[in-house]
Amino acid sequence: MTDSDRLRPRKLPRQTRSRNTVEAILAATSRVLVDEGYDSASTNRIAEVAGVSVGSLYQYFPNKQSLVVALLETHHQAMIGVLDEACIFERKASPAARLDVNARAYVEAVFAAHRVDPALHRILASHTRVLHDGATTAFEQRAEEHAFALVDGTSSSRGQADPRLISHMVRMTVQASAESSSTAKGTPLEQKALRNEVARLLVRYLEPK
Amino acid sequence: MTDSDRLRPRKLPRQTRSRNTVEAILAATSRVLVDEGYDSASTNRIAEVAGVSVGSLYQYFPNKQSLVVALLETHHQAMIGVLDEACIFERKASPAARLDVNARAYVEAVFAAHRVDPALHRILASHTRVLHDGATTAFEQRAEEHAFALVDGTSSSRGQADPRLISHMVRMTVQASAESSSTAKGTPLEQKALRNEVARLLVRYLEPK
Amino acid sequence: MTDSDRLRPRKLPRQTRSRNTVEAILAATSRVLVDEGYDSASTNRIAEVAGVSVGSLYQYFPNKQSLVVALLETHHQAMIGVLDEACIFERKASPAARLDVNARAYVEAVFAAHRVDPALHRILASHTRVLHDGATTAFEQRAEEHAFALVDGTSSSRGQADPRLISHMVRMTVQASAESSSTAKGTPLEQKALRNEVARLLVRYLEPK
Amino acid sequence: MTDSDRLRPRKLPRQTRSRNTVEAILAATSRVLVDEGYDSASTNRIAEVAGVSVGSLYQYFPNKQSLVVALLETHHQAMIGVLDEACIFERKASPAARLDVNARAYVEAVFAAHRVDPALHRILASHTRVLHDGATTAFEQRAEEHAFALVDGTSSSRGQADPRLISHMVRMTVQASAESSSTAKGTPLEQKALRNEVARLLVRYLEPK
DNA sequence: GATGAATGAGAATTCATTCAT
DNA sequence: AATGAATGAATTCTCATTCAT
Repeated sequence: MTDSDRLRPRKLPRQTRSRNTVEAILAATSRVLVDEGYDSASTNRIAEVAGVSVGSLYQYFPNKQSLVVALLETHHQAMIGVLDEACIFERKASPAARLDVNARAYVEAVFAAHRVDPALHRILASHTRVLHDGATTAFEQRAEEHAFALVDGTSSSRGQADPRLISHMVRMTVQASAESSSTAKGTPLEQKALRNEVARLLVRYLEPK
Repeated sequence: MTDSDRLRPRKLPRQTRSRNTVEAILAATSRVLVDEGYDSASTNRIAEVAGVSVGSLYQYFPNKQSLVVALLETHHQAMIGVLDEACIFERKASPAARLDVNARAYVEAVFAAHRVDPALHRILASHTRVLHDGATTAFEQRAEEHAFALVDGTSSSRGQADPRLISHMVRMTVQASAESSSTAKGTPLEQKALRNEVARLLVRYLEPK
Repeated sequence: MTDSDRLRPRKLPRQTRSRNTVEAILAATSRVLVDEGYDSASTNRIAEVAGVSVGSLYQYFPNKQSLVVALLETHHQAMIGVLDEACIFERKASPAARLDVNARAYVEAVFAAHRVDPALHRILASHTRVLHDGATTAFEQRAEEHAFALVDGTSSSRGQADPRLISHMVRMTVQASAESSSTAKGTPLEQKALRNEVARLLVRYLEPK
Repeated sequence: MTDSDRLRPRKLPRQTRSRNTVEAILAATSRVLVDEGYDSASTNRIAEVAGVSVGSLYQYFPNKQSLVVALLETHHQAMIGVLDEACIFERKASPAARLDVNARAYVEAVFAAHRVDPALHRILASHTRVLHDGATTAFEQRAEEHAFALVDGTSSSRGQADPRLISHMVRMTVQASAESSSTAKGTPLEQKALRNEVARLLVRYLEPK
């Protein structure tokens, strides 16, 4: 048994019945995590909320962490789905117009992705740092690829700085705003203003002098 | 007893001896948190490392959380100290030159502040989100004030956008980079390049068109 | 249902298929017991190793103990088989020569019997004490009968002590050596020397003065 | 922390109160082991019988095994005490007379040692095999030293066989009888007859031809 | 004030056994 | 007959907190 098996689901559910069980368990994990907090989220409580016995939970997940990891992957996939869908860049217009519309699209896409279960996101995010020891998440990688596409379609990248570094800056900046925005309780208007400002920052940062 | 008393130290240490005790306890908390992880940090273990009895620990701190909160405040004060010291802005040079040197100073100041016990910072940061529910920390408030000073000394702020919003953007962007930088294991050269790029971003964002 | 039904197999396998199943289960029990230890030997694990479902296991064995008991009987029968085969006593030679060769044969037979799956034997032996509460096992009874035959063909038994008691002594002594020998990691030479010495002890004990 | 710390008591009780606690825990362990069997001996049950909380139990013993190990050591020390006291060999009489009386003394000593809490002994013995993987126990080592002294004071040892091997045979033989005797429910008379016979075996084995 | 022994609720996890399919 | 999903009581062990000395 390899080391990483400690975090992987134990066995795949074959019958319909067990597929339902696994889904119920993950849904319950999410609910309990959000409603009662990470520390109160005991496996017994999760099983109870899921309406199954603890034993069933442990049939499919070897330990508590593996539950969180499974949820994390699901959640990141969902976020990536939203991101990919929204992140379609204009390639035809004039460079300046292109940057404008694409920066805006990127910002909206990242913010939209952060609207996927933000309460769960917050909890997972803080514990991901602990588990992954600060490594880049799947979502972050994807977001950085889109940022690269955005930067790549921009003349500014020529002769200035490493486009990888620039994409990194772009991703981090937008993500930081999106994260703070999904936490804070600003009015819709303020949220809109924030997104506008982030887009403006990107344009200023990326446009040629 | 008000609700917030739950997180405050129980009584202030008046004599030298007890001041030492409290300091030893906080130092031990930090060590244990960093060396053994948040979950292994039990009050008994902290007392042991501090060289005092659990009983004594509970003389000064009503519960475990209050320990973390106290440490958090100490840590943030230390970070603020470094920040304040380093964040001295040029006010005389020409606007363009000013922006250049001040943006650079701000970036260096925030990164310097993040070099105060980064290991502890990382642990506290992830658990602060949980405890404070995403509220702005003392350090963030201070960093945002300095950002405001930076922005305020810039003509770009006129007629463009809410300077509060701009300061917010500035603070978040620089903080996000500093946080990722203190986690990642880049070479000194890469770290330097990152700080340069952050400064460049600020200049592009803030300079008048 | 009588009390002892709790330890008997549930039903006899009539068809070939189910006979195979039962054998697979017993073989798996042995393997798991030896390879993973008594405490790790769960019925689920045994079924898995046997390549059948837990449900099938419980078709033939009412509970976990009955598995061990069945294995015990099989194992003892195997040991008895080896013992009986090897324990053929000379009846014609002179009394002294007879004792010599027969004592030797007895020792070799008991040791040979203990070479039948010694790893399994060790595990079963320690748990038999617990289960049977120290009662004599089938193998021990048989070994004692052979010992009686050995003693009976010896003049020493006349007028000295209860031949039953003497057989008991003989059996225990040889068994103790055989058990320690199958546990210990002596070289083949040392093992040989041990068997020689046990035979010598028997001769000295049983020969007429 | 070394590997063997897993089996050692956690900390020594300093105050009288805690010394009592530790003693109560060990006494309760013994009682529960004997009265309810190894598998029913849960740490919660032991704590309950000891009249302390589980927490207290775990202050002094890191896990269940360490309890058994501590008990084992205590028990073996007690047996060794009885053995040493009773095993005083005659050194003056004629060789033949000496052997007679000393063999008898050795047998009585080993049997006496096995009368120290035989019920506990039985349980510990079967689980010692599992834990120690068949290694020689402290008591067995001591008994073998006494056997060596017995053998050493006997001319038979000269020119015959390795005295170490002979002592080993002696120890095993007597121990096997003592163990079976403390298990079986023979009448006092039968027990006496058994001890006589064991002594006779030793004499025949060890006396010069 | 300090000590450290004691507490016990509660957490994670296992495993013999059952039963619907 | 066979399957394997589901059960849940029971077990080991932890740790924040209290309180007698």
